[in-house]
Amino acid sequence: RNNDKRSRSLITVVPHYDGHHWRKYGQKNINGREHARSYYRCAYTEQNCPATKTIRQQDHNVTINCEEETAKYIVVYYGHHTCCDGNTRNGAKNDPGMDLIQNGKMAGAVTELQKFDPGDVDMPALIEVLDNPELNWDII
DNA sequence: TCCATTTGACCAAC
DNA sequence: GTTGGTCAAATGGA
Repeated sequence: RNNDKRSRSLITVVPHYDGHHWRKYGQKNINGREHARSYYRCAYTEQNCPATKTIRQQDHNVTINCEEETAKYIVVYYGHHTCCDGNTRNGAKNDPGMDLIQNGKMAGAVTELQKFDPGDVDMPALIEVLDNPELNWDII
């Protein structure tokens, strides 16, 4: 039902890491599927940040960097962040995604669709892309 | 005690 | 009536 709003979607193995701090507010089993859909909103809603996202796990896994099979998630973003632009770059505390980024898994996950050079992803640049409301992502 | 997550209920769109 | 998104109380961990 959010389809009428501007949204961006991508596939990743680390749906929780995008440089922002998210708070989960709901989860539902959709249409009897195997995997539930999770609902997240920006933790900075008190700053009138309207950003939300939904994460649903793919039924099939993806192989990253020709090594191991990892669960694949479709992440759909609605709205864009208006909260403390800049300091939310570090807003995600204790972020498990950083480990994945450093060993290249995040790079592999993103580059799967973005055709970036695996292992050479500029995360700040990637976050800028994710933040950019002018880019109407529809890579899926 | 604070904060994030879980989970069932509620509501609006279809 | 069904489905998808949100709310809010309960719960657990730090």
